[in-house]
Amino acid sequence: MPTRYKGTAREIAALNAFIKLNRSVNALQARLLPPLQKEFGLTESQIAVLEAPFHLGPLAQGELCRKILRSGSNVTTVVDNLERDGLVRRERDAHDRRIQIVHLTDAGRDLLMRALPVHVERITRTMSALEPDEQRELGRLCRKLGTSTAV
Amino acid sequence: MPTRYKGTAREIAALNAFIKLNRSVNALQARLLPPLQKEFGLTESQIAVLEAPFHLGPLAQGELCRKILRSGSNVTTVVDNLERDGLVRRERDAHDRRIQIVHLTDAGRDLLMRALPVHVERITRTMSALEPDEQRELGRLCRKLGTSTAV
DNA sequence: AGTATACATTTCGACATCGAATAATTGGAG
DNA sequence: CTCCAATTATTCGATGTCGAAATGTATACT
Repeated sequence: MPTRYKGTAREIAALNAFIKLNRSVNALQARLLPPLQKEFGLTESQIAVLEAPFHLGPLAQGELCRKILRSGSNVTTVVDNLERDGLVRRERDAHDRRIQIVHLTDAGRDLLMRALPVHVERITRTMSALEPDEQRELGRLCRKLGTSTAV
Repeated sequence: MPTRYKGTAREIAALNAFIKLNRSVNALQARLLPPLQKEFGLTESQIAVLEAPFHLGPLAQGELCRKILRSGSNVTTVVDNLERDGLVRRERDAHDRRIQIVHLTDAGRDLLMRALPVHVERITRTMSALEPDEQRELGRLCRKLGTSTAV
């Protein structure tokens, strides 16, 4: 005897958009992440962590947290794995020894320079299911939704 | 000496929309999941797994996989945890003993009936950062993006 | 100087997630 | 009827993710 949750029209409209939003992100990840893993052995988090020092130069782990919007403990784990694989290197800040500065190694830079264009190209191709103006509109709506501090 | 990856205008536009899309989903989850965990002890996956037999009645694990778009091994894990907590119950199909049918227990149904309205209300409030027509447009764009089989 | 407070990171335990390998069961081909 | 191929679920090992507690370091106050 399945019971159905009765929502108001307003709730149904919101849920509808919400579900489609989540599904679309799932679908994008399902298309983009397996090839990234297969071809370069990189996860989404790893490429995010590599990109930060690639674009910005050596970086404290705390800054890294804020850039990629993950918890401190998570960044520790991901950096551990990347360090083990020789793609980044940690160095204590000379002036504040609490801080770990994350440096890209040569191997890390090389790998990223091979992986990034392929990855970006795949994102571009996937996103091109939308027209340029649709991409802009999607971006605008997502931004409005994400930055709203509405209770 | 930070090296910057030079993208074409088309790539930059695609990445822009892509990043905003991902960020918005992150932001929504950051707002919705901690309260769900604190108030009801439920994760996103758990509520998804509970909802399926709630709406559809007892359900084979394989069907459940397809409903919530997760791997088989993942569904096994989440159902394990829910079963341990007494929220669902597994029963072997009488005619095909490979199949595990997932039933909601009374405790599971009770919990879901308390949690779901609160959760849906919070989703609705969060999504109301967008006007109704914006929600529709967001849904349309996400759907178009997610279902495109474009290479 | 000594202590208390604040801050950066790590550790720990729990859950989610995947793919590959395995086990159990079914159904069909011969 | 027997055996093989397909199907369903589980196990295993790896990664990511969080929050809470612990650790180490810096700084401010007395």
